[in-house]
Amino acid sequence: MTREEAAEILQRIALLLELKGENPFKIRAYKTGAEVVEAYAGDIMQLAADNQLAGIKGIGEALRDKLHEMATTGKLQFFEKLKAEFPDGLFELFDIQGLGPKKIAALYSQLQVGSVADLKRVCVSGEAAKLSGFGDKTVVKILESIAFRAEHASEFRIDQVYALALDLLDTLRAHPAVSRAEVCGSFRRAKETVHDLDFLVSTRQPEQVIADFVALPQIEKVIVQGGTKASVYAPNGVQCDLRAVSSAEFPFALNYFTGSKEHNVVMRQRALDRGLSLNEYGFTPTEVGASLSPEIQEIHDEREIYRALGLDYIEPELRENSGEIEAAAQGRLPALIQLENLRGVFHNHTTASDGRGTLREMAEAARDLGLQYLGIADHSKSSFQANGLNEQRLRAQMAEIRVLNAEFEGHFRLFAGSEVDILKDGSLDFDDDLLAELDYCVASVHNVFNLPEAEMTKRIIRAIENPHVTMLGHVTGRLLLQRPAYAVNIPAIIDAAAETGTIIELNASAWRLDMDWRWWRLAKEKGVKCSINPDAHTTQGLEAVLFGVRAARKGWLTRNDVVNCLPLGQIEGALKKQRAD
DNA sequence: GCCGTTTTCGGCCCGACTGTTTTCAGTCG
Repeated sequence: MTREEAAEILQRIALLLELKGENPFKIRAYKTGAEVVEAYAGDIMQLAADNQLAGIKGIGEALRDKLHEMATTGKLQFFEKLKAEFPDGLFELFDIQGLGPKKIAALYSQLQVGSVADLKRVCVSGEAAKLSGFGDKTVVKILESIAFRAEHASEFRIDQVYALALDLLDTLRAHPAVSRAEVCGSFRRAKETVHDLDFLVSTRQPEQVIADFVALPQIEKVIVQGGTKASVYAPNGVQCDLRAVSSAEFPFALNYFTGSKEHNVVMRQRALDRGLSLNEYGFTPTEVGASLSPEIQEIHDEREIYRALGLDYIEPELRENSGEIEAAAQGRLPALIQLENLRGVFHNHTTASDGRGTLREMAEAARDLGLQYLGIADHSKSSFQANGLNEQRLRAQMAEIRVLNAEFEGHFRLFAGSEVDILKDGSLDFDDDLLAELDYCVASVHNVFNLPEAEMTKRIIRAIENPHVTMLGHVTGRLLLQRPAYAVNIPAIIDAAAETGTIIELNASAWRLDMDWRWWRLAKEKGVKCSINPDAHTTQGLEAVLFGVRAARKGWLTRNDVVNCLPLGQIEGALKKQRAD
């Protein structure tokens, strides 16, 4: 059993115990245990199998035994018994906004609701509204949440498919009969969520490649399998399509299946204007008897397709028909930022608040990634749920950071910051004197999400106008596929940030990717700088910058637009200048 | 269920908001 599976079981136990109304602290102990298992630096499952778990904080005697059982038998009797008391579908009810353990338990015990489908039924029939603690508004909220969920059914966040995509791609590339392989579709275009994964290979033996693909251990179920195409499900429900084409067709198929549809339409029109018809197999002349120019006959990669149409190469991320074709025709496409351009990252948490790495561990992980600096920004005191720091603890952390920086002797630098809560009225959780002592400060909204748009906008702008606020955190508070953005006027926020020189964060967590890529071109035009922030709560969490860079590229950003591309020697001055302006 | 200890039991993260209530329970962050 993998650590992820073990952690998931502990999480599920916590949910089931909540349903049973168990002691909340016992429940928390299971949740903590799950988090520890997930984040532990070391082979925790091997340690569990060897009975070597003693001394790990958060794992006591009971969890030690349970982990041992899971590691050695691949099962947990305690969980199996507990699970048997409830229908499987109950778990999905926890995803519905406004439903917690108490309401779910009431729905189950009184109306036998055991799935989202049941839930919808009793909401529509009026039975749910009659339950004690429920009312019309509750039901409306539940139905809205069910609708939101249905709207995004079979969509996946990028972190849910990333490893799978690379794994299958590597496998395909390693196949002896495959000469080229790519992931196309929205994955290649770096959309914030994807519906499925589209793989494309070039080969002379399509049937063999497809037969080998559907037989891979990663594949759960074959949906369709033909001579040049197969559709399958991977274990987590991700649909994967594979298409096999010839080497000559490959660039055209790659272009076609990368999309977007809108981009393809304009490309085909542009081809027609040049007397060519473009499809996923190649160019064909539109006039009978006409022949293809030698240049077009020798197309080996996507770049040459664009060249043939009088265009600079358009990176996949930009292919949304939002001005990229015009820019490519005029030679004014931006040189998009690359992961290697990042020199440091801001907005990261440690064990001081709700993170799981210590200052030192986070710093070491950042150095291992080749970064020159790491900005710490633990939660502020109002975020109780996240163990936010009060003034005293924040000052203690600043002192600790100074000590570590002395130790690094200039080879690496920690920046002392805070993710300070923007309170309901737009004031901040710390006073200006304390904020002035910090190297930088991220201001974020963490509560009261339901303000009217004008009020929320005013609230955030007030925070932006505080000269101590270096950057604005996750602008809309959205959680992809789970919680929509709160109402806020983003152009007004961008204007305010431009006015005050406040940086806007591109929160790189796969759950957020906030501010959305669709707004960055506007921000850039207005002169607003971006900071790609992993919002890491663990050492591995730093790697989310990868998703952030994808989103930044999709937002047309270059290294010059992103402050954390500045090397250590320059970032400090930039932060100071930002705060002085 | 975990932790720490004044060592075997008491404390464990708090507050705002919502919608249901008619004084508060449940959810969320």
